[in-house]
Amino acid sequence: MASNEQRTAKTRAALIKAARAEFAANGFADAATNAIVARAGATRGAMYHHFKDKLALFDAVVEAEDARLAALIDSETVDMPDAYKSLMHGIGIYLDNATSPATRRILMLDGPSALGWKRWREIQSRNSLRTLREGLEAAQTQGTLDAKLSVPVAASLFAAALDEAVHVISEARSRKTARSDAIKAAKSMLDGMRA
Amino acid sequence: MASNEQRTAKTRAALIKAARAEFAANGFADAATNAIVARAGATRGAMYHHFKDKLALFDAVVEAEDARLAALIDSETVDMPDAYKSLMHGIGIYLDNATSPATRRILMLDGPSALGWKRWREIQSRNSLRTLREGLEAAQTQGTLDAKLSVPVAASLFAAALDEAVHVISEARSRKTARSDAIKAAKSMLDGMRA
DNA sequence: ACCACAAACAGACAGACTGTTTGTTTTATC
DNA sequence: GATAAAACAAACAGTCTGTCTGTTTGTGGT
Repeated sequence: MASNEQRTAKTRAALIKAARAEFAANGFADAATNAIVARAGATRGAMYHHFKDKLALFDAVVEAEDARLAALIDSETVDMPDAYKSLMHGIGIYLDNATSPATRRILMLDGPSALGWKRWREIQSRNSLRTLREGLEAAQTQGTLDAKLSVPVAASLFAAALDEAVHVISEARSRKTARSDAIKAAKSMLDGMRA
Repeated sequence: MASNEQRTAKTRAALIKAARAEFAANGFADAATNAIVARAGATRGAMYHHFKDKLALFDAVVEAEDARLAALIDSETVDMPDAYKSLMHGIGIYLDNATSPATRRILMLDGPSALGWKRWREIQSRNSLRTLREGLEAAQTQGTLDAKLSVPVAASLFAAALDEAVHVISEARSRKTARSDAIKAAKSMLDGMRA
């Protein structure tokens, strides 16, 4: 009936979706593979056929999650000629969309710890961090970013600050003022890197 | 022979030291309590007598580690009247002393994931993050930091950038240029927050 | 259409590890 | 010196991961 390709695609997608929910609810360490496959309507046998181990499944979830964020930022900033304005807009998009408990837990808390910083950064480099790096590169080309700065390093440091902003906003009593404070601080930091 | 107080102090210290080594080598999740007590010359019975569970032991290790860093920074910046210079000096101390694999793994990778961001931040707030916050407060009092910025928020964001710098430096091919690039970026960010 | 093969899936099993419980030794208190 | 409490030891039960064996479903050649 269904081709192998279709079966695989369907099962993998179901597993990733279910895993995302379980990892978000219980964290990587405490998410049981049994719970994941139950939610996905699959079995552990199927899961271990498609993924080397629990970590490989988590890796796929992280990749999907960060790709989602990157696509969103790309689509929102695609036709903004001014690099600096585009950056500020992208920052807002990021702060508003990474503040979900699932994204926060998976991408920012368990990601680096479970995958290791190197692998985690590799994934980010191709997705959400890429959008920021490209923005800074454009700004440097347009002459609005200090030419002496290393864009990859500056992008990493600034991205980390944004991730922290997500945490601060999420846990604040007043998200509104926290968001405003965080944007103010981020803007100052960005201004400091201007040419 | 030994008083209970002494016995407790000795056992706890041995467990924390051994746990630090195991957590650093294998990460929180993969560090076996058996390995920890073996290294400490103790038994699991003793460990579970002194600590509620593995996480409580990890909590104690994180606390000790961050307190160590904070004390170091405090001692190095205690008699610097100029807030800005003191900040820059503290940053250097931090970057040079947090770059050890053990500190990196325990404090920056597993800390937030295992303890939860809230608890992790609470510990930092009393130690390494406190030194940074106090520095920024002093700068704001001296009028060299933008009065409109929220110091707690700015300190959090900037601290996260510094932690990222530690990772970047640690994994870079050339630590020397990476350190220079990271300091340049951090300095720019700090400058952006000046009054 | 049939057959051999491989991919996808299911379930049982072994090993490891955590937290609890029960028991023993060492120190404190009266 | 007896009793209580703290410190430590070791056995035990429960859970969970990864593997192994077996079954079903699709694929390619004839």
